[in-house]
Amino acid sequence: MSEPINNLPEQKTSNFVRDIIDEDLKTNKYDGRVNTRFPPEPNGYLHIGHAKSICLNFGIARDYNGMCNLRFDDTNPSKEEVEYVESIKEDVRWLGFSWGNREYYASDYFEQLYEYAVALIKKGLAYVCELTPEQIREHRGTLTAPGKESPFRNRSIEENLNLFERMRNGEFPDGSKTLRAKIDMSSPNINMRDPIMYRILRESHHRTGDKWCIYPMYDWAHGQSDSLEKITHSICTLEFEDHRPLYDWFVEKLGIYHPQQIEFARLNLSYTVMSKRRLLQLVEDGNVSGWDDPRMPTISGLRRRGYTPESIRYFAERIGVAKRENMIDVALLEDSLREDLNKRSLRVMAVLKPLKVVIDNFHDEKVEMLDATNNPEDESMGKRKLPFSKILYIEQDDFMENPPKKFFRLSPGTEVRLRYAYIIKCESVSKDPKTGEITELHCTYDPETRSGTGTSQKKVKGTIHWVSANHSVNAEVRLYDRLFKIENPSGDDWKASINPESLTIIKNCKLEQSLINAKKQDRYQFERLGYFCVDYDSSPANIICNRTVTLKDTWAKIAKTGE
RNA sequence: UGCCGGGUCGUCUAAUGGCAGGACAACGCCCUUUGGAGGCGUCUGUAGAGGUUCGACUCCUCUCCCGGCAGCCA
Repeated sequence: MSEPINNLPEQKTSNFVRDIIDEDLKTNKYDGRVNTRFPPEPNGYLHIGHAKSICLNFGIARDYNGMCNLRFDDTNPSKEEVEYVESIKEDVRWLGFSWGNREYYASDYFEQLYEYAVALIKKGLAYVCELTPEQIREHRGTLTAPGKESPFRNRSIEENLNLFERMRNGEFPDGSKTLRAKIDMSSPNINMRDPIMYRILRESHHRTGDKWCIYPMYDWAHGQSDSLEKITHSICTLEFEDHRPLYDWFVEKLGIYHPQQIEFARLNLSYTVMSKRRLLQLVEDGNVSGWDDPRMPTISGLRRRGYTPESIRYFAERIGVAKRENMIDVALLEDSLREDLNKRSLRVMAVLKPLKVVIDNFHDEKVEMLDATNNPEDESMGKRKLPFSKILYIEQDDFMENPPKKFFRLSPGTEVRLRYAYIIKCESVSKDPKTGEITELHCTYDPETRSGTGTSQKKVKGTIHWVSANHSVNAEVRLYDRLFKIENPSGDDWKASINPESLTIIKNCKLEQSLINAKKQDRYQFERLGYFCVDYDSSPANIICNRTVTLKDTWAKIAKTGE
């Protein structure tokens, strides 16, 4: 079916939506055409849940040799902005999809929608209602009780036509009148109880400016837009299931082309929130630095964090598409990323929390250049030279004065291999006499054990990373953790479970000197630590790296269970 | 309590009347100059009760559980 994504394992992409399309193709329902659409409302940034929908819609178009339209559902000028339109286009493009010249706006159809409304009025199927919002709510009835008909329901067609035209002409104040479909106030489906088609709203629209003072509601705009674009399969999320009878009613009464609405379950990801309302609140309340904060599940946040478009597409294939409610383990997203990055990222060495090591038996001035492999998964990525000298930095975590049994790293009197270099032995520990803090380690190296020479049979359990003190560059590293402490933050106090440790900033990290030329967004694997990328805030004078995701850490597990 | 939809390993998702499979997670082992990567293995599931059938995750009936719907939001 679908093409493999880069070097990532091929996924079976069958799902119930594709089954429906297969069947429609077999019966020639749409003359063999497949035309989907991705219809975001430009009132916020796209998130990983939208990515699922984008991959579904654009993926189907690709696999069925069809088309996928990008359509902005911009029917509510009070919440929508150009900034969002631009960010949405950037995100879809970045994910690897293109919509060619099929960029549409519901607002492009305002005139046609108006004509359709007039047609419905002429058929006696829509009327101008003057009930206040409160009265409309009262007349709607409840989930268990039927509604009451509006006293304006049986106006003449002429009067409705006249009033509707005057609504458009701006003769009535905001909210004073609505155009409603005349369906059934006692329908068990509340969406069918004379739904509002137009409201009066004097608000400048990002595309139509002040041309209109009446704006169509979602239900009235969406299906007709699909119809005008000759969409075959209009794929949306489950909460619109109850709207399908209305969707069908409009196109049938209008006698226009009838696309098929299909609903699937939206993505829920553990340890985060996904609603635009809540994401907006995090941004506005300053819990994060912005929509593209690397802790946000937004596309722009994931991008800044260092995620690849391929990994997100791969993730979207792996989670599948179905109708049951779901809660995807964020570990699957992280696994999808590692799977991609492992195969293609350059390995480098970086020490986050430096501990000074002096190699006592190494020549004071000597600098030895060692061979290091750029990516053991891909020989074609070649090798680089690494400077080794008397004074090094290793990770504080890689030394323990009183190590537990399964600690394979350095401790007094034990040996460990320095990656791509020599086996060293810890001879003594220097401490600050006042604080007791370890200030430096004195070690000796075994010249017979240089990496790759095979001149020594010596084996050690552990290999640790390091950088040469005089050949390192300083950097700030930002470590990110999940934004929430609980799997499913919900309810009014959802913010109570924000993880206060979701961001840890470490200064004075030591990177190997090859990183001096790193550009923004460049991705690396810091050996043994994880995948990192250069942040937007970074500059040559002040390098800043984001930890995208850690490597799987067996030791962390052992250490944890040992506690 | 009205209408709509949904219940398959811990989490996702296949099987559409014919061997309940895969992935992630977890656990164990092997391998390893990244405690990475890789390899092998283990664990765990059809909500319940009836029925139809040679045969039911699948079809029928009833029950239970979960989600959505009462914006001039989408």
